[in-house]
Amino acid sequence: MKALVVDDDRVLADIVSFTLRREGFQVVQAGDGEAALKRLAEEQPDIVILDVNLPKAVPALDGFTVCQRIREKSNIPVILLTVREDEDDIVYGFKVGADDYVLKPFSPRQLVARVQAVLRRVGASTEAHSKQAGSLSFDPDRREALVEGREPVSLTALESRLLEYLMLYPGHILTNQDLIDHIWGPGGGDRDMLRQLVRRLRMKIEPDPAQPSLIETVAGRGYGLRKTG
Amino acid sequence: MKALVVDDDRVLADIVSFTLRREGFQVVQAGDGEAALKRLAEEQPDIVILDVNLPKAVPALDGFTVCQRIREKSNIPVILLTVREDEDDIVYGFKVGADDYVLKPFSPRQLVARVQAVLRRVGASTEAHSKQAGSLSFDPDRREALVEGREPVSLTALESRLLEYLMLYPGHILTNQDLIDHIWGPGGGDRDMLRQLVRRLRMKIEPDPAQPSLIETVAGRGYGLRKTG
DNA sequence: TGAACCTGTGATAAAGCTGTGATAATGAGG
DNA sequence: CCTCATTATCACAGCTTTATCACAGGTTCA
Repeated sequence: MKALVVDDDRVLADIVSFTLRREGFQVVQAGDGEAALKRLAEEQPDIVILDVNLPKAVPALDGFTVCQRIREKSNIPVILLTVREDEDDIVYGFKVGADDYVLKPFSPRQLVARVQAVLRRVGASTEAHSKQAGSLSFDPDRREALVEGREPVSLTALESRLLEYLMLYPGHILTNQDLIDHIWGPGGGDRDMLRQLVRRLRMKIEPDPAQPSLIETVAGRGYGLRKTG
Repeated sequence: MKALVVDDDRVLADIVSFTLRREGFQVVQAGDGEAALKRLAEEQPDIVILDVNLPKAVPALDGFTVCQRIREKSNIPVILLTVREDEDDIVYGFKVGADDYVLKPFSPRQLVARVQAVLRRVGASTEAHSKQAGSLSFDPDRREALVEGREPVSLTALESRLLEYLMLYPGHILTNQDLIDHIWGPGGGDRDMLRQLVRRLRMKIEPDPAQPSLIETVAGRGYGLRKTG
């Protein structure tokens, strides 16, 4: 299991690295955004721990931007480190695709817990996708959905999150609120947005969007993926 | 078996939810205390997993207070999640009526063990979603009722609550007031509404709605599910 | 017998939910 | 700067769900 630690603060980076190594991780470091992207390509880590507060030496490459770049080209989970307790930061972090955040100061134990939690979650989700719900499969790297016997369709970030989450529980109905919370984060979405998102996803993956066969609706409750796709 | 997970940390809530779902639970989430109380009334879960460290957005509604409110109005078991190892917290947790606590960080296995221990202690059977009574079965996920030898019928939210409650005590008569309180909450329904609801449910599930064989009426008292369906 | 009460039934109106289309805001890339 | 893709917001039709009113038939009991 390989981790990439991105932080300009050498001391903090060393603490994080030490903590992770003790847990059996192989660790690579980077001191700024540019180096991070370079080592990301070279090392292919399994997870990135990223300080949002990077030096301004390289303009326009703060933590959020780096996170965004990472997410554009891969699906490697990212955990953000932030001193600010400003909720905007966290929301923005999720917006650029972060998987979790840890507020500084943090205890080593806390960090390890988050890292393992995220890895477990990602592991779970890829497992689900490999299981292939019915005639559906999804490639999170390319963000492409594949319906049996048709061309692959590329999905947007939100569509991917929705599909991925639905595929975690094929045959089960997920509550509207549950989906909203998971896709947009707490307090970040409403039912209207969810409806539109489901609609767009259906347009892309349903053979006949007018009569959905993959994503089923339970009025007043939520949506789910049909098992007999 | 339905669980309510209350946590403002989306990631943690998702982990807990995933873990429980994998064990066959139906899971609902809430992001703060207010939502928790609302969904508690709506969803009637069998157990609550509650993070004591809730956001201060709603003042005076931290985890302990929420726990207290829950215990005031119902007997649903509550498990507290706490980061603090402070023994006072635990003591205080028990004081407001918690049934057990789990210290963060925890492993999924650990959580499941606690949940099942508490449920066993309370005397609930940890059975799968679909409930059965005689020739009747009900899928709360889809809100579909299945009468032996016929097509599944989809029920509305209220109809589901009624049927679910009746199925909890097959062969017993439940008081009108009891049913009303349980379905609409205290002070929320009247006998007329109940009559209509029973009527609509009968229309859907009774082979011959004019001569009910499943739901029996005891004049002046209430309704019940016949055991010899 | 007749009043009070209860139940089943029907009809109707208000409220809510979903799918749909159109349109603005937002952000990325040339 | 402009253009395109993505996302958010608004409005609306059709349907379902729910609450409310009205009424007939049955039972109980004084």
